[in-house]
Amino acid sequence: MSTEKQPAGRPRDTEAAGAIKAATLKLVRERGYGKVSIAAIAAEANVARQTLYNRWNTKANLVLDAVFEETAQYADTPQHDPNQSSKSQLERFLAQVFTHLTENGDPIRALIAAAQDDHAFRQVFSERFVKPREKMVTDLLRNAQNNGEIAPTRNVEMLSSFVHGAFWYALLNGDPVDNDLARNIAGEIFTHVPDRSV
Amino acid sequence: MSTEKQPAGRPRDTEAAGAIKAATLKLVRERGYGKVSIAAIAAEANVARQTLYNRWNTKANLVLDAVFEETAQYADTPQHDPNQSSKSQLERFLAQVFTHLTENGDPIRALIAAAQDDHAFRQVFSERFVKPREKMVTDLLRNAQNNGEIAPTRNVEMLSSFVHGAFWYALLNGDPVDNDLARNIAGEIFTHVPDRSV
DNA sequence: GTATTTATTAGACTGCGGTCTATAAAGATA
DNA sequence: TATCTTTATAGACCGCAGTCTAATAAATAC
Repeated sequence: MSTEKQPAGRPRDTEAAGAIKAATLKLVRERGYGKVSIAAIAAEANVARQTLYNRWNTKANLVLDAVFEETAQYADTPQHDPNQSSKSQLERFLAQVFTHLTENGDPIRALIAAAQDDHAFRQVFSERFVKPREKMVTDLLRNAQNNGEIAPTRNVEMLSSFVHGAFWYALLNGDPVDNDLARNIAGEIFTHVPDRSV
Repeated sequence: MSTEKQPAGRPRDTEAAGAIKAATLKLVRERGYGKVSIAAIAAEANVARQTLYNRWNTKANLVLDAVFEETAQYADTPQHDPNQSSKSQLERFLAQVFTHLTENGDPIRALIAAAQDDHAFRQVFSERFVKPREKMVTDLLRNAQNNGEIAPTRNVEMLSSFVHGAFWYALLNGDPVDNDLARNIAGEIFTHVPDRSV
């Protein structure tokens, strides 16, 4: 039991936040980010608009919470498995990320868009979405470089940028972000120049 | 003299379009896409809002025209120069694109954002901005592959995707899109695995 | 000349995200 | 019990993109 001393004043409705997030997720998946109004979300959650704004200050922040609360930790750094090539580890990791990305493609694209004219949101989005994924790939690639699966001359940060860039580019241009893309990216990152001496 | 037969009805004000585009460019560069209203642009151009909407149906389309009219052809495919390595050609080309991208970073990011919830605009933007640049890079890389500067096993379309993705990623995440990035991208695309047989 | 057609203008209007205010409700404190 | 503090609610309000209407202006067709 959490016997926190209750502060003065009317306590927050403990169910409101959950109801709002659920309503958000439902409506955004049904209609898409752009066609869902804050008023519609509040109505669906049986709550006044101001109650929603007491908890989230923008639509983007609300949707970010709604879409990512269960997936924050789901994309864990894959532990390095010495029985598996880094290439197939990267491919599997990307395939997993792309699944979530495709299921939530519309809101994620909308959030990237929202981040473009809202500096504060861009920070939040970067911390919660961009940087964690970037780090996982960079770690994996660095590991591969230490194992000799990537030539020591290569620039791992740039390669990581290639990986992320490739799927952002596909995502934002409406191209499919699927297993094929995962295979192609991993294949190209781990391509070796054929050994000319043989 | 173009003695086109004039159609019936009051002719369009021949100066309006230019004045609107000029006003758009001026205000967007001064204040940024998000802080310029259509009303402000119309006022700056001394024109009614409807006159503007007679020519462009959305803010995004207007800004696209204003920002890119002089640059549509400026980014020409660099002719293959046998005296220059493809690597340095790519670097020079990217540096040139990045210059324009940095000068107009705010509106371009805003246009990418606008494309995310406006399918029609995404098409237009893709035709006028995305695909031409993609083709130039793909052509350059294919040429390099034919010259033996890129191993024949490599997937040129994927490499092109890496190039574009890398700078979209940087652009949309607020990282600098500059000569350093151009050099790093070109360097990494044309990296050769050290020849182990020597 | 008159009729017709199209463009320009000013301004009303809608729906949106987001802010603000006034009132009522729910709890702690005294 | 009365007081204080915070939340919930309904609704007014703002600025914006985009649509629509009515009046007027500038051209052609007759």
